[in-house]
Amino acid sequence: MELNIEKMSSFLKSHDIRPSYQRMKIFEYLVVNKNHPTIDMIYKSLAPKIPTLSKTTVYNTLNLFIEKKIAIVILVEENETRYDADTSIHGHFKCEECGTVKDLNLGMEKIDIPELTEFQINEHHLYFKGVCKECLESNK
Amino acid sequence: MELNIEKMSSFLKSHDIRPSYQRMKIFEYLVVNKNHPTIDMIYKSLAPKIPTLSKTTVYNTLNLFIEKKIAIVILVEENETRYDADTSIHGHFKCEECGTVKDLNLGMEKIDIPELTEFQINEHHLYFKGVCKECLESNK
DNA sequence: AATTATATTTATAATGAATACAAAATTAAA
DNA sequence: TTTAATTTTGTATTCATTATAAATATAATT
Repeated sequence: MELNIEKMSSFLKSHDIRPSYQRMKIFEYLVVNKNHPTIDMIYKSLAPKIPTLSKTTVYNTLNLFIEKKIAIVILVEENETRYDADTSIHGHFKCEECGTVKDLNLGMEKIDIPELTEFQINEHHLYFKGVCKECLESNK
Repeated sequence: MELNIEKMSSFLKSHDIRPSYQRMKIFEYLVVNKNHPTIDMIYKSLAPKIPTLSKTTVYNTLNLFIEKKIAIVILVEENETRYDADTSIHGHFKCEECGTVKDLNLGMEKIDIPELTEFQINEHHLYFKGVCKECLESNK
């Protein structure tokens, strides 16, 4: 599955990002897979199709996406930085058995924290770790 | 301020941790400061008082505390692992200006996520990033 | 108490993720 | 076409963390 090139290109442009081939492919990877990948996962997946691809480019591109606010960083594990092109406020669940990171559609807006009144909140992060239903069942 | 040595010692013992001098001092640091420190912050603070202290010991000790469940890992920043001796379910706020990490006493139990029914949840993490009240005011 | 075994600490080396840097390649502007 | 600016790439560097093994300290045994 691939995304409409025209739409993706103008989306990047509208966020002040020049749509190079590498940037398009990396953004497409995020949107199509929705798997909260690490740099390495992206690199390993794209390198066969883009033989000249450098891991530095993947780092540079993701840092650019973060800066331009079309992607966010997800931390669910030490020494494991993941990325998500879904910039809406949502949570995550990481299964400690299969390693999958699942999205949670929760209204974090509902959570009001009295201690934070008069604080400026720039980022919301909520995640859980445990064992997913599928892994629990296959363990029986 | 120091903690009661006897109490701390028996607390560690009750969690299957032999109370060596280094472990006592590191645990005391966490409980007294409640500042969600990095390994480096702990090391820099204790090294003058314990001249032979090695950074490896700080790593080893924190990993032991995590394993024995008397401390938890807090992630609020890439490449910055922090630790907390408060193992209760609570959240954090990191101020991007002064760097302080503040505790949030919120009832994360209240948050029910339909998507997670039948999942086994082992860890709850909630944090926000932004600018704290004090920094906002001093910016005026 | 002396000896032996076990646990802990320490220093050094190794690993690996992320960044810095500069050359090469690509794209845009003149 | 020539020049300027941007992007990509490869290599080197940095730095947090872990691995390893020797040294030290603590506990157990005779």
